[in-house]
Amino acid sequence: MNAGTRAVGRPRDDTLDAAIMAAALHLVDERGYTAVTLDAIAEQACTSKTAIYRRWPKKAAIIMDAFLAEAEPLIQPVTGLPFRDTIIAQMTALTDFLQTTPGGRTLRGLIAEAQTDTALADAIRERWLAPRRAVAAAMYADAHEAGELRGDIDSGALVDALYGPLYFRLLLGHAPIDHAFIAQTVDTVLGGMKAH
Amino acid sequence: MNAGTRAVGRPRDDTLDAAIMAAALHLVDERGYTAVTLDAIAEQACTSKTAIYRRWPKKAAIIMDAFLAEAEPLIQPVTGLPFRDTIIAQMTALTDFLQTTPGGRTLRGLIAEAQTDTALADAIRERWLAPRRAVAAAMYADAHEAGELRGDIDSGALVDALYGPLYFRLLLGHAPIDHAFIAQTVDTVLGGMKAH
Amino acid sequence: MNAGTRAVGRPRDDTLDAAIMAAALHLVDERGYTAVTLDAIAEQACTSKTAIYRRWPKKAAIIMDAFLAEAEPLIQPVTGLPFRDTIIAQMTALTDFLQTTPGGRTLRGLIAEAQTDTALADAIRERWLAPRRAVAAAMYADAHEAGELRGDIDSGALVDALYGPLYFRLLLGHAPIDHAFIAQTVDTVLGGMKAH
Amino acid sequence: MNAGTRAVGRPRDDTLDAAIMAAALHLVDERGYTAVTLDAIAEQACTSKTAIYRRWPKKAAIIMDAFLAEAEPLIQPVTGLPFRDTIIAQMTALTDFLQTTPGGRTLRGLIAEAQTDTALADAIRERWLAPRRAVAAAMYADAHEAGELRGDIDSGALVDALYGPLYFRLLLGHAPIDHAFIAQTVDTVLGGMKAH
DNA sequence: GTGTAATCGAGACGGTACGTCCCGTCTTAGG
DNA sequence: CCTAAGACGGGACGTACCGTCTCGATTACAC
Repeated sequence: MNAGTRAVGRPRDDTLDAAIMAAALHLVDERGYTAVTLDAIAEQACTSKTAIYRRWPKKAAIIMDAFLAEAEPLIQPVTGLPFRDTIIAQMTALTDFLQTTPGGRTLRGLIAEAQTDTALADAIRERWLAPRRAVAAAMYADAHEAGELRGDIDSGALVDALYGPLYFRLLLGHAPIDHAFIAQTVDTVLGGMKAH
Repeated sequence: MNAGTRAVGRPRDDTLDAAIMAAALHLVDERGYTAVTLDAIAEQACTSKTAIYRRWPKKAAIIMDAFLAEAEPLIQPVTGLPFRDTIIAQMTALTDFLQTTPGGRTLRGLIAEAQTDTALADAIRERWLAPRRAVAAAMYADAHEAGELRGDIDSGALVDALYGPLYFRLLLGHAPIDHAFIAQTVDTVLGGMKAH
Repeated sequence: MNAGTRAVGRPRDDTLDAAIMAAALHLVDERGYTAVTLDAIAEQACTSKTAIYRRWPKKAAIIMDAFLAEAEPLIQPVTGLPFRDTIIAQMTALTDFLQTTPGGRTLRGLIAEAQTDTALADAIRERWLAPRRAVAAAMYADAHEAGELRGDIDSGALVDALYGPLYFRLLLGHAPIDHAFIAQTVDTVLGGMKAH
Repeated sequence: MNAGTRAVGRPRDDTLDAAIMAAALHLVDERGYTAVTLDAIAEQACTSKTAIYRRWPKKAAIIMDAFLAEAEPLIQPVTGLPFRDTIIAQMTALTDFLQTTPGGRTLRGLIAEAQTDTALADAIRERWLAPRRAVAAAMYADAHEAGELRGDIDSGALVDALYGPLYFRLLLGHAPIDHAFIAQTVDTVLGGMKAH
């Protein structure tokens, strides 16, 4: 019906997309990113490599989509709270997602792959990081406008000061990401930023 | 002579160790971590896979050693300056190393590999992170003792608040790591930490 | 259609079988059995090791099949002649084949390999020797029935008395296999076997 | 002391020659020719590869010498009997040696190797076959001179007619080499050769 | 109904890197 | 000079995945 959309031939089985992404996430969680093979995903999803490659050009693309499909419902920007409480809520929600679902291991695998796959790196930045950074920057702008915080700080650097430590511990694993860590990070960063 | 060291048989050619590590670093810089093959390293180093596998069990181990051999001379903890200046000097030196030598691409590759190689992850934490974190934590303790900073902050969280954003940008590449970024990160973190 | 034959998936490229076997024979003739590598066969046949290993488990199996495919058309049991003339014709045909085609060097390589590969030894006995020995034994039985020869000789020993010297010279190379040798061998063996 | 013989330095350990050959034979019997490695021989003989390569240029040479050292004491040409009895005694002694000692498997391995090693093939012909063929040919000449057999047969072809079937069964293994087989082979070959 | 055409599962394809094994040589310390 | 130990360069092995391809069967819409 849509202009430019072919409607002849056997229609694509839309349930397969979800099945493939679910299989991919499950296998990443079970074996780790690099150990997941396309054959295994096809088998797990009860489909074929043909069907997968018709939808995505490579492994990284499948898993990127699968990750976002699982992660995105998480985004429900908290509103109406002071900046500190809002940012702690956001960081806590992210941490919970990464630690209690296959999402954490998946994101780690994607970031790893992105070190040698610039297209994937672009995708992660544009589809995952940028939206979250924009939300956080907007929250900071609101807080400043409300007279809550000083406004002379580059918002990108501020957001990275908040989230950078979290990703650092996620990827290096040298220390736990718990509530105390989140609270202390936020308080340290915001400590000198009170207006006046 | 050395206790526990056998001296029978043809001794290892120690120059080969260096040649192999140099070849590995060169190739990582040239092609990226995952595109480096053991055969290519052997050829570049004018040696054989046999000789490489006799020394290291896998690619990650070679490159870990090669990275540390190149990076470690960098560690010359600055002394005698106020905490802020010292930490900025350290972070700047690290950034220069990562951006002007093969070290940056190498470390990114190692951290990527560590996402699915726990032995490598341990090695990175113990041999690369831990020493630098210990130095920074000691510097913080000195600064507190000198009455320069408040002391009620967990030093681990503080160090991660300083270095986390740097690694975040190194691995995600969403924004540059320049002097302004370093200075702003340090100032943001230390903003509320002045003693009294 | 064929009972027990699955027809799902991309079908095997039957021309590859022939191309691989031809490449194998050509290389055995060119370099000798042990110097032939799977990589070389794959390259010569413009295919991949994968495709070869899908068809045969090891080098010996490829070359056994290739040898038989080339040698078998040779079997056209002569009929209607006296035993002596028939057996000389057969032995001459075999000798010509072994000396004027890659077949000779190939068979020598196969028999060599069979000394440490019992599966190949079985294959040579069952697929190459047994049929030829059966034909020769049948010819002997006919000759005896026709009153041409005595029948008190074990046919296996008789056949080996005829062919054994030929294989001996093929494998040890201590003397030529020419028409005089064949004729003399046959006459020596049959000398005392005339009926009455 | 001997002119032209250097006597400086540590003297060669002559017992090693025998130990190495014994180890080689034992391993050939245990694992088969191709599965024997030089490292294994060195270990079995409680010596080193260096010592082995100082004595022999390659694996085949070691095993050739080892085989001859074990086999040669066997040669004690029977005398004083009629040709038929003598040749049966010789063939029986050879068969016993090949079937009850590591010699059989060793000779099979050597002949196999000789298919792609012309130097070894020469060695087998000159050091193993030729002496035995010369003895048999001499015996045949004696028998003819004694009026026992006709003399119009090429002695090389005759010897191969006798031994060829034996080697054929040794290398192909399609039928046993027992006394009946030997007797029948000899009788078939000699059947038409009685003088007059 | 009957084409027409895209999708499906299955699996073969060429290619590349892996990590292991053995060869025959070389290099040391020590006898 | 010889021995034991073991490192050396080289080369083939057989395996595993990649991303592509080819096939018969299936499933819809358009005529």
